Amino acid sequence: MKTRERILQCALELFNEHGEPNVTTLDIATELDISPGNLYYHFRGKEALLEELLADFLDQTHGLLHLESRAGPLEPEDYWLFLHLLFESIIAYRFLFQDLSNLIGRYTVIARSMRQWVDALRSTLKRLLLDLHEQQRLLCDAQALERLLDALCQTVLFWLDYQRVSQREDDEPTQAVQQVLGLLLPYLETDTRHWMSSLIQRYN
Amino acid sequence: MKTRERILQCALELFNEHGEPNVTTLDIATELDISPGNLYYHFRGKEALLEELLADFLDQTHGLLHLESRAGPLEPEDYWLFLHLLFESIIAYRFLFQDLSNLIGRYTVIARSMRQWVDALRSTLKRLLLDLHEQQRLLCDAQALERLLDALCQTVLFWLDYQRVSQREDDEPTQAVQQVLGLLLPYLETDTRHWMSSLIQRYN
DNA sequence: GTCTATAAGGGGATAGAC
DNA sequence: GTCTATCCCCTTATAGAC
Repeated sequence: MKTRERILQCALELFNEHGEPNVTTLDIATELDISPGNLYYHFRGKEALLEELLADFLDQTHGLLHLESRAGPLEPEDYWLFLHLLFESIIAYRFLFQDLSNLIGRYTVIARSMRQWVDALRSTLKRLLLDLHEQQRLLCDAQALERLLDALCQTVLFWLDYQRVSQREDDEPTQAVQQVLGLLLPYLETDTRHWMSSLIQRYN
Repeated sequence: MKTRERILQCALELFNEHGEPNVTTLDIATELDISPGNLYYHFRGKEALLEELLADFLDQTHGLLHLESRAGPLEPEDYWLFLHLLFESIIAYRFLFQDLSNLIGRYTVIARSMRQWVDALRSTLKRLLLDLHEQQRLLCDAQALERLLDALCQTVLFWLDYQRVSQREDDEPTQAVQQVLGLLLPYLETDTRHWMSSLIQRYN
């Protein structure tokens, strides 16, 4: 593998494991057995490295957060798939979420991108909820829907952090998906609820 | 006011505003118009400062998270008060939550204390939910209760972060309390639900 | 492309005078 | 109690040889 690629992959691993603020360019170079100078030959600095990793993440999730191109609303089973893929990407780039406030405070580029990403996430989730609502599968008023939407967004963004603090860290998206779908449960119409409930069980 | 107290208060303000990792001991000294040496006369270092602020926070919330001494379960209106007081403390020491993963990674003392705090929070919330359940006011099975409990904990811990990322920062606990109570809503028995619903409305 | 060496700056922390 | 001066270490980043 090319050095440039190795640097990116190693940086991602170290960032995810120790948190971006706790990983220096020297750490990355040492881990790869290359010189710090070499690292700076391939990337202008830590921020450039960060931006490229961020771009990869945005790329990887772009399809998921721009479903409008698709024809028609999702089928129930697709909700599980959607969340599973989403959390797979989040877990793969979890350093972005672990120190989100910090990153946003220190790098304006990241702040802009991540805020846009959160907006897109919120829009997409809202669209999915509205679809369910129109199909009479989700039963609630507009206000409850907004609150539910915030609860979903919050769980998507911070579930990993919560698991970490609770010392229940997990590299699999299963629990996260179950938690998000669980938030939907009490608002679902009876048949859909039973269906969703057994779906959640199935992945235990 | 004594210098020692001024340092603590100033540190708290700066940590809350900029995040602990972005505030140096020199920043604090400069803001107070004292020398860095003076600061180190009063506190052994940044970590000692941090620990004292943490101790203050634990103190301030200790009563809330150890309700078992109280006689009997809470009345519905007390749930609002409980959450209001809790979020007031969290907002006052929000730097602890804003960079929680980071702080936990860098300071083992903080990690231990905050994990204990989260455990106490979870226990207390669980106790409150079980009380409601026994009173037939909360209708759900054990599994749903656990998921609800996690949703509550997560919201308590990360609502401020979520608001920050969404650029809807707020120094008042109102929205946070409404969001947490909103999570309860769909599981409540009809009368309690209406009561709680109007309670949420009232504080808009 | 890769290395060694090193500059430049920041942050934590201490010594010693007042 | 408070100040000035200073040290040390870590991190980022660059220069120049190979």
